[in-house]
Amino acid sequence: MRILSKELHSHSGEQVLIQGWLHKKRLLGGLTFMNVRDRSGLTQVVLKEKEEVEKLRGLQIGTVLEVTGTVADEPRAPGGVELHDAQVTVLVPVTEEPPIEIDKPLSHKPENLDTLFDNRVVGLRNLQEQTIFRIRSELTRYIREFLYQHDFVEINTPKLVAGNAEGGAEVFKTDYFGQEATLAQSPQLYKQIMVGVFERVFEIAPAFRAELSATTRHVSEVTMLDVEMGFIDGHEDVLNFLQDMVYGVLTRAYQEHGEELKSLNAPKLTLKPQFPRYTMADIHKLYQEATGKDMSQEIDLTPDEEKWICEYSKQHDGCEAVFATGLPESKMKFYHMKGEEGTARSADLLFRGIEISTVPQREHRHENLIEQMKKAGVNPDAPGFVHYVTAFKHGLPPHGGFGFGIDRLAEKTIGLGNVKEAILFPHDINRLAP
RNA sequence: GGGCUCGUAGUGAAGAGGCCUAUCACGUCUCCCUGUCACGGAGAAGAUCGCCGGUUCGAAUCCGGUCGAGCCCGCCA
Repeated sequence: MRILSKELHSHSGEQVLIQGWLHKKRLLGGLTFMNVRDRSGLTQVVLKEKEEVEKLRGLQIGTVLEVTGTVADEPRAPGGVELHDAQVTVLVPVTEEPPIEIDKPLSHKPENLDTLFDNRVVGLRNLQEQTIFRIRSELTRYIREFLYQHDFVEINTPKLVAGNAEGGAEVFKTDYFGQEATLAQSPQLYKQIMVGVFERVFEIAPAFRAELSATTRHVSEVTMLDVEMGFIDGHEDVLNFLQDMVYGVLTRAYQEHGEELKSLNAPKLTLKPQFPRYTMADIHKLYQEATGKDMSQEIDLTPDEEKWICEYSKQHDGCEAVFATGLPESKMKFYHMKGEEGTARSADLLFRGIEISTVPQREHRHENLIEQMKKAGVNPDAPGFVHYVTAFKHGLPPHGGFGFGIDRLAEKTIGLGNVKEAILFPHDINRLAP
């Protein structure tokens, strides 16, 4: 029976079988060390027989192996345990040299990312790259667990949708048996519909954006967490809920994976359970006082302001996550709830210099919704909207929710410089493969 | 889409008119090495310096074009 590298220490003195990939060879003459990688980590194997070492001659890293041997406690071995008297069986020989190194950290300098992604298939086997995606996996697990604990139902909604101008982001158009379809840029309409069924729903799924953006924070295919909850007691309810979720997820990640985060040079977490809240107007004003630049005419925060307010909040409030509230009505979508004095009941959550979530309250009243749709130039009877409107006709409670960028959360939690580094196979305006 | 910057062995870097017959490190190959863990030592192979054209006695190096990439801005449910 196969034993994993992490289980080795509890089989001291026993004859065991391990399987994995050749990760590293060190030939010292009469003694050869070999690292075998499996899903739980590395095992050090000691080869003394010449013929065992010869089996590996000419075989490259990535060769799939089966090794039997005796588990030996050895203080000089990494992890204090290693395999002795090893017998090697090559399951899949690899003679091709790896195009990129897998036993040393890979360059993440911006100008080298292209090579990193060109060689992604093999490069992901690198332990540092693995760590990025293990942490990302944990972040989504924490999010799911938090949401399940709060009575949410996980849903899946269509990604091929009826082609309609919804306004906002550019969409990918495609042929759907003769009619035009678009790739969903958000499950917005579906998740609101589902509030009428389950009250509380969420989805973790790709969203497609056809923007011609070439920045460190945009890709064409993003992984979004979408949350929607009914019977809210005002916009505050949603803000607090998101705040509790993010606080819980981040503190847990740093508790349970502090060592890995440190090994990736992630910054220390500076967070308070209550995230500071600044209005857009406040931020423009503070930014102007600090930098002399007047951004008060911008309808949104500039990227530099987003960075600035996070740093300000970190220094001033001891919290790297901050809400920007009071988004202007001009940025409002037809499904948002109007706020006070030309604002929308919506806020952005910023973390370490970037927007990771937008948190609006929805307009749930049928009449008002129709009015706002018409005002926005959206036809409520169009195929892409008629079913959405039906849900309101048949009763939706006050509700709100948020769209939340999983890629950006992973990027910033780990302290990476480009969202693409936190995506297994990033697709952007220049890249569709791998 | 606009501006700026960059393309040198498989990977990461140095070279900024002649010292380049292009340097270094990692990786690869051969040999030596019994406690390595970025093992060490000796040697070898591997690059028409992204591509096309120009300037010059002479171009990896300067100029123009082209292709590719990066960063910023714009755009961004």
